[in-house]
Amino acid sequence: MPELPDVEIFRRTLDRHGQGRPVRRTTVAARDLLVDVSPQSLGRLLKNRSLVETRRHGKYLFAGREGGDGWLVLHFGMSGSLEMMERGDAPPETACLVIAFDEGGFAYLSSRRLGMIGWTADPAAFASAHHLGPDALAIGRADFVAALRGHRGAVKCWLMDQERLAGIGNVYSDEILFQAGLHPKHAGSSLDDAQAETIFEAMRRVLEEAVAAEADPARLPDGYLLPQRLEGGRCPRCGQALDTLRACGRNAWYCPHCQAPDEVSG
DNA sequence: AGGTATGTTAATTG
DNA sequence: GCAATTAACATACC
Repeated sequence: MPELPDVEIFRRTLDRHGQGRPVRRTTVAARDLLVDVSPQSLGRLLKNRSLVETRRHGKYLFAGREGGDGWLVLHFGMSGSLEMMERGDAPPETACLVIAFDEGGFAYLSSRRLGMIGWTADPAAFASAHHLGPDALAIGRADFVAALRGHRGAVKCWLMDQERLAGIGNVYSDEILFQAGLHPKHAGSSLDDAQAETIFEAMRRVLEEAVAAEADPARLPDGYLLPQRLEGGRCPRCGQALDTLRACGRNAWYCPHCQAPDEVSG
């Protein structure tokens, strides 16, 4: 689940329901997810402070405490999510971190526990220290096109590389390339300007529509690959059976008809 | 049992 | 130097 649209929904949820509510208790249930902070110090950093601002860079979510001098950092790995809790709710079994207000609170859930929980004084410095590229919804068209066309390898791998572009993972890179009508292994350097711009526009539209759909595949507009991205899935445009290939260590889904490899550049 | 899964990182290979 | 692959991490599901 957690690519840019999912994390953006988590951010909005926390922003809407966490404002101005002092943290009373912090419970760490998965100590191995903590990076550079102990459960005790995390509790001390948050105790009786409100989270007053949220930010997102790629797949990382930041929640800033009042005073602007410290930020909780969350990364959701493969299976993480964020869930608000009402008063009296018991935290789910997969809760790795529970932050309780006077009434209710929120929980960081993860069944596969591959994410991270941390603390930083400055989200921008954190992003730079972790070598994150520009956020996929913040990068400008010209920068995007120039960087993509300078990549000799597969477009899909470039889209997914967090050091080049932050926020896109395996699922949404497939969707973007399907919407752009380009083969996942098309070399970035063999794209012309118009093709690179098509990918940029497809990326923005897919990410914005996914956020509007609250990152719920069932609520995406018609014509999306994502709900068909499974065994037996068919192209929503031409009806042909979808195919898979391996790229950058992941399984890519695509339509062999609508995303045929460029015959000229091979 | 073994393969796969929306993630990242380090080491390795071409 | 670049790009892709592999293995590792932890867990659930088929």
